[in-house]
Amino acid sequence: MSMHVTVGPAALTPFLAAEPVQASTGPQILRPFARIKRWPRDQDIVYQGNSADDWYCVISGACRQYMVRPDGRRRIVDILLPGDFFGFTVETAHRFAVQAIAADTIVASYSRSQIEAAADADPLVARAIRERTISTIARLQEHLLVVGTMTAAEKVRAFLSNMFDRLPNRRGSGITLPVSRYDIADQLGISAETVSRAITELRVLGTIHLGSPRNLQTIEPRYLD
Amino acid sequence: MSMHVTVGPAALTPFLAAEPVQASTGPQILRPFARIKRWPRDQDIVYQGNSADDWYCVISGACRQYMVRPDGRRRIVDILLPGDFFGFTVETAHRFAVQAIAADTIVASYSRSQIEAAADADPLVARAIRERTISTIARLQEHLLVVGTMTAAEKVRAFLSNMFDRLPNRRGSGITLPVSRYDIADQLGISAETVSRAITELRVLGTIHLGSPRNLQTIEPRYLD
DNA sequence: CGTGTATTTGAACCGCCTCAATCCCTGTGG
DNA sequence: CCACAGGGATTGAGGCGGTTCAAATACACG
Repeated sequence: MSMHVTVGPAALTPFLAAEPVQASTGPQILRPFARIKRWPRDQDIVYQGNSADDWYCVISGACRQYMVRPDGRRRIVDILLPGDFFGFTVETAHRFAVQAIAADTIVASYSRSQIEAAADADPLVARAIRERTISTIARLQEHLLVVGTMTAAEKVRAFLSNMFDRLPNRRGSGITLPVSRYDIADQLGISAETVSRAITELRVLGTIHLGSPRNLQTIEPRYLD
Repeated sequence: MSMHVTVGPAALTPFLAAEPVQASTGPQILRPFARIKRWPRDQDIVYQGNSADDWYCVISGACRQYMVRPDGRRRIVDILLPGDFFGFTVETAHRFAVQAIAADTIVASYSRSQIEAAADADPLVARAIRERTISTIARLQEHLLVVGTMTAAEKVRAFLSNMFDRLPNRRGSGITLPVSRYDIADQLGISAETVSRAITELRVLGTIHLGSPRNLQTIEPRYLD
């Protein structure tokens, strides 16, 4: 079964020297398979328990991947920004729901069976998918590190810093947070009030500068890590 | 470069109906590439900052994937059990260290470039890797959910439940926890004392039964989720 | 320009962390 | 097989940080 094929170095593309994600289209090589759809704010893109037949890529806007616990608490496991993939599951059903955070969020969806067939036929497709799954792992691990942090202020600072790096910062006027304090709270596992207090604290300390509650102008490089 | 091979439906294996991991060898199809190595307890398998040239699979024993923060705190981002892969990175260097928890932990390593070349040549190899990356995502998301839980007792209960499902339970005599209270604490983001108190609480409540501190005989099915 | 929602602030309570001491398993050597 | 040593686990007391409930303020959208 295993084929000991000798493959020259020329066949190796540098790992994860992937083309930057075209924010408007998703990965180039998967474009032929993409079904583009636009979603209103707070609309459900994937329901918990949905059959996991598709993979997705955020094109613009933002999404939250989450689960609502029986006690009513919402746990956000991933904030998805343009270029981020989601929908990779081990089970045949989605364990988490995904919904648009921003108005007019654009998401590409791909038939899993179709993409997998394409991956079988074209190693470059397989590599593109592999890169995305590995990026997802990196994102989750980073988040895990943040959530594990002790103090609330440090959690919030790390979260904001992460957003600052991932979101476009045009003309140096800072970023626009796509998420509410409640979203931040549910992702960090703390209360919204504590998020607010932490942000106030960071502002007073001069660690961050806000233009408005959703506009983060500057943030000091991490002093912990 | 890309090989547009036409592959009929017969060539498609059902997604993630993968063969169960041979605990003694790792995935069958990757076996020809595996370099097997045995590690003593607390020995470093991967150092933080190491060049990420290899992927790994735990064959037997257990590992912790972690980072030590500047303040000296250790954050464990993943507990790796037989069948679990690690070493998937976006960067060219490992962001986390990995070390053996159990004595005589056996780990298979694979040259990343070699495996990627094999994946390019054989879609089944590519699928095997994809399955492992997706399993890693599932494990991290599960963990994220647990860490985000509010009370310490529930975190510990979820952790133990998770271990109970993942570890072999021979003759119904329960599982042997490969990790110390400190490991559990560092993974859940709480103190070791709190872990101990939570375990005592769960035992008093009858939620769990311990044969010894490391032997978990029974655990009630999750009442939350 | 007004209304509804998001955000901020306040006060009291509770749970977890910290520091410390004790107990008890486990593995080693006699 | 037993005694002992050493690390792991448990328990205790006190303080702090975060949650909760509640209210005021600020922002964004129509």
